[in-house]
Amino acid sequence: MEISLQAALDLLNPAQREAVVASGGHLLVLAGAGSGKTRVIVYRIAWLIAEQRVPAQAILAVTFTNKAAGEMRERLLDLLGREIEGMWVGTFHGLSHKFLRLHWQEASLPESFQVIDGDDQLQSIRRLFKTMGINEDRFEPKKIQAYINRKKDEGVRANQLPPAENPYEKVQQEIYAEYEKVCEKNGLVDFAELLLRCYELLKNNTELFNHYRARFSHLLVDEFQDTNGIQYQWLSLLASPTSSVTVVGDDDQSIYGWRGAKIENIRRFEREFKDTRMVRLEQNYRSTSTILAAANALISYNPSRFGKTLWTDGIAGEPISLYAGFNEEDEALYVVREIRRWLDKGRKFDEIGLLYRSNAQSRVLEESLVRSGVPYRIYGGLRFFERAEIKDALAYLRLVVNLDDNAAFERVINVPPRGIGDRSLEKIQELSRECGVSYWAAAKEAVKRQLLTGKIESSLRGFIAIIQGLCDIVLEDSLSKIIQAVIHDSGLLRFFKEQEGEKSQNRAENLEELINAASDYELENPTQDELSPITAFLSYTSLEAGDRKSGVEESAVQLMTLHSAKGLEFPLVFICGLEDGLFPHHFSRETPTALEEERRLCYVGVTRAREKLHLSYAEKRRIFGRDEERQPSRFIREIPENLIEETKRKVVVRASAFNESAFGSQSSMTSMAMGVESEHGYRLGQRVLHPKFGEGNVLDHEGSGERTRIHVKFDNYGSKWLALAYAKLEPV
DNA sequence: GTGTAGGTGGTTTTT
DNA sequence: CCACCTACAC
Repeated sequence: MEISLQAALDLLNPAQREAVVASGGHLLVLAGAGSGKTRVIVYRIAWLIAEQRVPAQAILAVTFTNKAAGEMRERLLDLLGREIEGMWVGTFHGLSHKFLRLHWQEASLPESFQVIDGDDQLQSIRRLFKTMGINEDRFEPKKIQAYINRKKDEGVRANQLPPAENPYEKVQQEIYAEYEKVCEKNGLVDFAELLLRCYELLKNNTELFNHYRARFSHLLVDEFQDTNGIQYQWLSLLASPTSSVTVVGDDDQSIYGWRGAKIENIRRFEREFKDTRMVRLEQNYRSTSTILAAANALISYNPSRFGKTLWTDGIAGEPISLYAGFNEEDEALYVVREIRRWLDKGRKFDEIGLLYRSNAQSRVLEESLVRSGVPYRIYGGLRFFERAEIKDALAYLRLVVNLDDNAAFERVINVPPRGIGDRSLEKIQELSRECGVSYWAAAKEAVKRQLLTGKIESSLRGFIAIIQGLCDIVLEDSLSKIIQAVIHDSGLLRFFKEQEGEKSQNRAENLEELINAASDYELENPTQDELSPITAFLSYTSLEAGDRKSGVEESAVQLMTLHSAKGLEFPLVFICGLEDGLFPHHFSRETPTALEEERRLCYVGVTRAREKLHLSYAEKRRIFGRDEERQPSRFIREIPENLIEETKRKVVVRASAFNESAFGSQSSMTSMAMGVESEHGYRLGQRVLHPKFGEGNVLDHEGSGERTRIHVKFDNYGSKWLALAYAKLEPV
């Protein structure tokens, strides 16, 4: 295995090799986009283990996402040919979680503490508002949530805050303090708390502090430009005077400042970790020199950079295309036309990335893709474990393992609807406050005291019976069996199955999928000692929300925001909506630092492209229902003109992509999108002729029989809804 | 207690 | 414009 590692090292460029084999002291790797950053970090770990004889358990490697951690583990396995046992690999949150599970007593947490995600956190803040009698109009729960997380990310507890300067701040602080109490009481740990708690534990517990500092002689952090305050402190604390810290990052790709990432951490590292060697990875292996020149020019408008200049010995390739759409639909049609041209060259759908600044932009693009039969996959929206129905099922599970979990109780007491509404819940809550017991205990008490009317009481009895029944099987059954019981006995599955509509059917399917997720989890994580499998699974669902992309594994164009494109690459990339106010976003226009971050975001987008880059904007765009004139983004002007080739728009705006022949055999969606001929004889995308409005394309239809109306986009008259019975339309 | 009409507001997202 | 949430009628 060392032979293959040596062979692999020989293929690296000098800078990469220097970074991989640097020894003694700390290492800061400034790795430009596409410069082989991940490879370097993986090889470095392999080199430490295989060549330097560093024991695996002395290594701690931090990544930013679970996916990245998984990839790292996999690549190490490939390289070393064996599992790297004892090595800690994961996200800051994942590692902190592991740490707290191992040392829950020292951290003064209950053994079965629960990890809550942002959604749960917001809910508990909402609940807090109610109990504290705070008006949601004056204090938005979301703002308070952001405030609490910001403070925790800075490492500041409620009792460490400076005295409030105004009444608003005072209330904020009070809520923070109260929130801490509630979490403490219920054994809940939010994401920021994982880090803070872990940090405090290390800081205050000398024994653990000494142990872990001695253990981890090598610490490595990827995506270092995205670390926040507490993460930096966490790292500093864990690094002993004799350990070696490697951080890898790119200041030019820091795009998460708005959620607390501190780009300054790079400079701070250089300053505070003495004896740091800096290595720059500037050779790019991804993009054509044209694309790279554009990226370099763009990012050079940002002052105060570390100053890397990416270069490549690759070919110039094609110029960057720029298209000024008449409106956003025209822009979308341009995208479709260019996708088609790409396909005509024998290329594939999955080589294409379609990027935009905000999710709202995806709709128009999607519509255009559907109509022309382009298969696509969209990243964004809720992930599996974040879906409401899944969270409902998991809340049942939470309640079953911990009957005192009031949040879980509140979530499921009337889901599916069983006639126990706000009024009855309030009664239970009141009783709970009076007796100083959990909602669950109060509910049982309410039945005993006959506080509720007959119908509601029997519903409540039913609910209690369900939960108790589930409690009984928890001890003897496997995780997936328990989940199965949960979704059946709770009535959730039946509820969705009985409801009409695709949405509900989908939810029912998701619930069934949850059983699979649980049994997969069981297979991959054979009984972790001590920790109950249910608690472990619940933590897993919070920490790793599951995949974002929808399941179908067909070659498809990938649509996503620029943020989610980070770390990916595509032979062909479109960046849409390059308009002033959209990208850069108008919220970011005011402050220079925000604008710089937007520019970095654009830089990220540009550097995703390997072969060909398309930039586009619309001269008119519907913003909140209003047609507005748009100006091209300044980022377009910041790219040298000689790299750009502007595509001229046709004089008449035509929805012409529709009629062109299908996308060849690659597209199985084509028939679905284009071939469906409705009862009235017109199909989507078909050319039609109107005596007054001239020619156009069918966009949509609704109704049937005499009431059929079809939506036609005319070449010269815009788009109109026409009643088929009256309009004298002819197919062309 | 539950469904639907009006009002509101509307970046980026991982853990 | 559209999705989400809150306020009222059944």
